[in-house]
Amino acid sequence: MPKVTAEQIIDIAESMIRSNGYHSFSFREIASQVGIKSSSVHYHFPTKADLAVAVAKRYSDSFFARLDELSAQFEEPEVLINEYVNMFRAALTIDRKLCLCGMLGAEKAVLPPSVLPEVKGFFIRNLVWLSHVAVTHGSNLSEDDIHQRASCLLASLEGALIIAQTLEDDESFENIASLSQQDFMTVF
Amino acid sequence: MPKVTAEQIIDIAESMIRSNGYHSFSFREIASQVGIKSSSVHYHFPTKADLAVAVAKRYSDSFFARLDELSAQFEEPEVLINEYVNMFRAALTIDRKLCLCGMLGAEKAVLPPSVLPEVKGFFIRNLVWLSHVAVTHGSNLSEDDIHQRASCLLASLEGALIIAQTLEDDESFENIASLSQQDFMTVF
DNA sequence: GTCTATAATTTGATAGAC
DNA sequence: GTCTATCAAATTATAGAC
Repeated sequence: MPKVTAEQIIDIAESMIRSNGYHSFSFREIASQVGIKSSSVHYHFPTKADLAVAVAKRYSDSFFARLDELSAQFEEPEVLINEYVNMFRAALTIDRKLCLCGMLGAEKAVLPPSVLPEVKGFFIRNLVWLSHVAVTHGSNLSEDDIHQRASCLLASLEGALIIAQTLEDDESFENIASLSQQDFMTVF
Repeated sequence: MPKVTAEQIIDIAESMIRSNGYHSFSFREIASQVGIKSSSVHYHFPTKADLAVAVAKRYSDSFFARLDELSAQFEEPEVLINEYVNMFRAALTIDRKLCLCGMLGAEKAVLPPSVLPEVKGFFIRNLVWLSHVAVTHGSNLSEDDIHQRASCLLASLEGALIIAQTLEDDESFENIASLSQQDFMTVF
């Protein structure tokens, strides 16, 4: 069963935003990759903002569906956090792209207003998930301390993707990720 | 003595890149803010890539000139690292913008080739400066361990700027920065 | 150094046929 | 749902006058 057109459009838009940013993706380029015309892309997503929102929604949903899977599958916090870091690692080593929301967050000032809540929501849900792992696995720290460590891990991973991509050196990511992961585990 | 035109152009271009990214800054917008025409901007910087390189060069030079000042002025590593973090803090709380190279690094895929070495150089010189502070102030760790901690601090700060900007919450930056700073100080 | 004028291209978006 | 055709605007960049 082939992917429906709307799905293909989101696929390509996500890839373009994560590589090049919101301004680089054009309806014509997407259309050409799907094998249709740009007016047909507008049929599925009337405006560029609509498409970006759809991309961000699907990205977030898929990301947190995977995290929920992990929560259900694994007990040990060490494994959970390791798998969490793996999701950012995959962005670099498999997709060779940034986190969608890392890119969009950087471009906040030139984002259509409707896209911003999706990006904010992604970051907040990351912090909520990390905090939840800490709390439900017996952290003795205060909620504020846990939240601080969660923020630090998320920021390190977002920054690590940018630095590793810029330096064209995957080892940079590994250095940052392993130390940040270690630091986060001090919540326990 | 009023600023020469070329300097004003770089001022405005830097501000635009740090807020909106490489693709948002147009020669016409810059010209309008300087009070000249876009063709006059091309007189000073033939291409957009030329201008971006000039912006990155000046940004880096000014950044590391300030770091060298700090190295000459202060002895205590605690003060030095605190001042280092302050430079990123200032980007958020004073400029209300990202680090120039954080933004350009995210946009790596769509950057003119001539700009990339400047962005790479910025990150590398950050790591060199941090490592140098650690080594000259008696860290017992291996070069690799020091480099790892330096990378982690830089990534956290770059990520913190993006997250704090996105969430519109300066406190997020403070949380991340203070913990990352603490972690880096374990080199000593 | 700055201007007017303009070229060549790309962009997001719409109207209307099929 | 997809197409052709088109629009209005914006973009980087250049030629040539002053």
